[in-house]
Amino acid sequence: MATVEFPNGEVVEEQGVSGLELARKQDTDILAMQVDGEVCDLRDPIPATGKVRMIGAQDPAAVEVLRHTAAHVLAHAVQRLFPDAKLAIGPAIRDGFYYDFQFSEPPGADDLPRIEKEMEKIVKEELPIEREWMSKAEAEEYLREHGETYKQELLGDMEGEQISFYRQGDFVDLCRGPHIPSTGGVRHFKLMDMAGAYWRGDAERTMLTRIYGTAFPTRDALKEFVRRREEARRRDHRVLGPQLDLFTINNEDIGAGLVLWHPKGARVRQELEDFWVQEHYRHGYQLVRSPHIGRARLWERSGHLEFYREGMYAPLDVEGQEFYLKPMNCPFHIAIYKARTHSWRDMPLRYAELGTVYRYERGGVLHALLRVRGFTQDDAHIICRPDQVEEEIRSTLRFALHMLQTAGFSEFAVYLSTRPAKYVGEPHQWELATAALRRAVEAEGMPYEVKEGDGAFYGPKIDIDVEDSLGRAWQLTTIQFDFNLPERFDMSYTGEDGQAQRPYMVHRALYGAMERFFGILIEHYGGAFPVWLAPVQAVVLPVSEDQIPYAEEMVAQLTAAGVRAEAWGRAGKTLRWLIRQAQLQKVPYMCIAGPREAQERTLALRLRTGEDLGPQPVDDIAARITKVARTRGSEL
RNA sequence: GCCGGCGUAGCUCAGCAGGCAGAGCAGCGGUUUCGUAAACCGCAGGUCAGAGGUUCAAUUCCUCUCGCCGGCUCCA
Repeated sequence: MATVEFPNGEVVEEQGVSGLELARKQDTDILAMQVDGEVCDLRDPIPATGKVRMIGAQDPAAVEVLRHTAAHVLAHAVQRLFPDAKLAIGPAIRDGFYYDFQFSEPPGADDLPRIEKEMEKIVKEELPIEREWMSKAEAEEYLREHGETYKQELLGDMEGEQISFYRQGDFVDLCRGPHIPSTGGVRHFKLMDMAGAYWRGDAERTMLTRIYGTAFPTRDALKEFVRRREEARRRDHRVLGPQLDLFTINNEDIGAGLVLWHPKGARVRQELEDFWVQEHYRHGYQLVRSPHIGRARLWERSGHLEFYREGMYAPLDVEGQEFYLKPMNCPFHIAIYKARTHSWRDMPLRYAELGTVYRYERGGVLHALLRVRGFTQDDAHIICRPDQVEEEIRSTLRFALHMLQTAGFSEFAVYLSTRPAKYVGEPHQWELATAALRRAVEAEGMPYEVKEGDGAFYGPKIDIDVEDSLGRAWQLTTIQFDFNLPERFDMSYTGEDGQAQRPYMVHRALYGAMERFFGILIEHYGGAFPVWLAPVQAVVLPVSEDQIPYAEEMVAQLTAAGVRAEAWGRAGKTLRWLIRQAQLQKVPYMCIAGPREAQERTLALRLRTGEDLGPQPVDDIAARITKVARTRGSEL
């Protein structure tokens, strides 16, 4: 007898009967079951022995099965409406599911509601979903008859003789399962988008039409999902950027993927960069600067023209010589290194630069600030002796966390990427370097994950992802070994023994790219920057026109104390209006100047949280703001 | 680059089976002098992304270009 556990905690001993029959005796919504850890159909029989766990709608394991079934319902609906649509694949994904189709005439986005309606019908029909087995030959025959060329290709890659199909009504799909027992279980779903996707992700192959949707076990979960999407939309840096007058990017005259930083955005960036510069000096870095273009021979020597050409812009002709816009800063930093000889005593050298680079990105991949063509890397190259590299990596990891934490992130994921199939350098070098990276991460006590074969061709690397306030992960920090450039540029230093030695080189970027980091910060904070980054820290709002001179006087005092303050008084604008504007601009401090305050030489302090702290002397307000800014805290 | 969608005033969006281009907010002028998220009245604001085509007539239909969005691919 197998032990069967129900979601409500009840445990029974059963065998032979199907899970579905057992589930029907219970009131709860049971969608699937887990037999000895493996999720399977409720229609399967309960085995003679083992542990069975009934999966209720509330169970996280149910969601994936449910969404997979939702994908089938989608495909079913599409085949009813577009009989010639060919099926490709339709899996559950993180936020929902999709199904790829090939249409002879692709539907438009207006067709989504139609498809959704048809799906609702299929759900109402409560069609039983049943598994069928065919031999490989039968399956081949069946798919050929139905013109399912993509499924045929999938079948060709399958092992085993018995092939699993699922049937719901007149719809049959090659599928590994598992599924919920009836289409009636897919109650709370929503189609979201339609997009192109290559068959098997290969740009050389057919472009299919992908329909995205999501499904949840409960109405509330679906509502919560929609709410989160709306929240993400509200925080979207593409919306907040223009609203808060931070930047613009959609300017046809300037060009795609090129960012204009408006005064307020530039102010945020300047604060970030000032902090960055200060911390780099404090951590033993030397700042350098390098030009935006370099001669072709530089990029030939570095290997960029060989390995990175498709990411570079066409050369410029300068007096008959070819120059290239820089896609990376490294060759210049190496040139600085090579401008003189170095002793083993000089090491390590840490050259840092906020270096602006230009990379050709295909039009379709550009994405506001997150993916641009011209951007500033917070770049640095550490050149050191082999015996120093582990400590350098350790201190870089600590430094990275310090920089990310100060910017407001607290959740991190660390990844160690090892040697890829295509690589330069010697395998034993790779092993030494990878081991050094591993020891460094472990010595810092950071949990990490290994990504086998995910390193750059020139060396292994460590990446750090942060999680933002909406739970999304962003890769920011990267620390990369480079076996390639020291060789190519014949970098050396004189060792203790008087012999020329090859230094180790590590590239690292902490924030990644300032543009991208800024975009992430805007979304992380929903535009409400902490005080040290806020482009305007305080506004003084006169209750009526009479207090405008007083407001201006107070702003002068705040400014003198080092606060970024503005007086917003204007004829005809009420306090309510001014406060609304300040709230919309997410200004952290609003200082109200009315007749009472002018009389008492105070300002009534309101925080952007809505909290009213009442009248206070301007010196106290200035002290409060400068203190919060200095400590770079998140409080107000 | 590829598939699909989109581009109307500074912003958000109406309009268009082809017939003089509209609203709200912002701006400007005036009235109001106001106490914690939108006072009132008026004025101005447009090569309907750009170029070409079809038509008596194009913002509307067609083609191309540019830009944006959702994906695929790649990555910071």
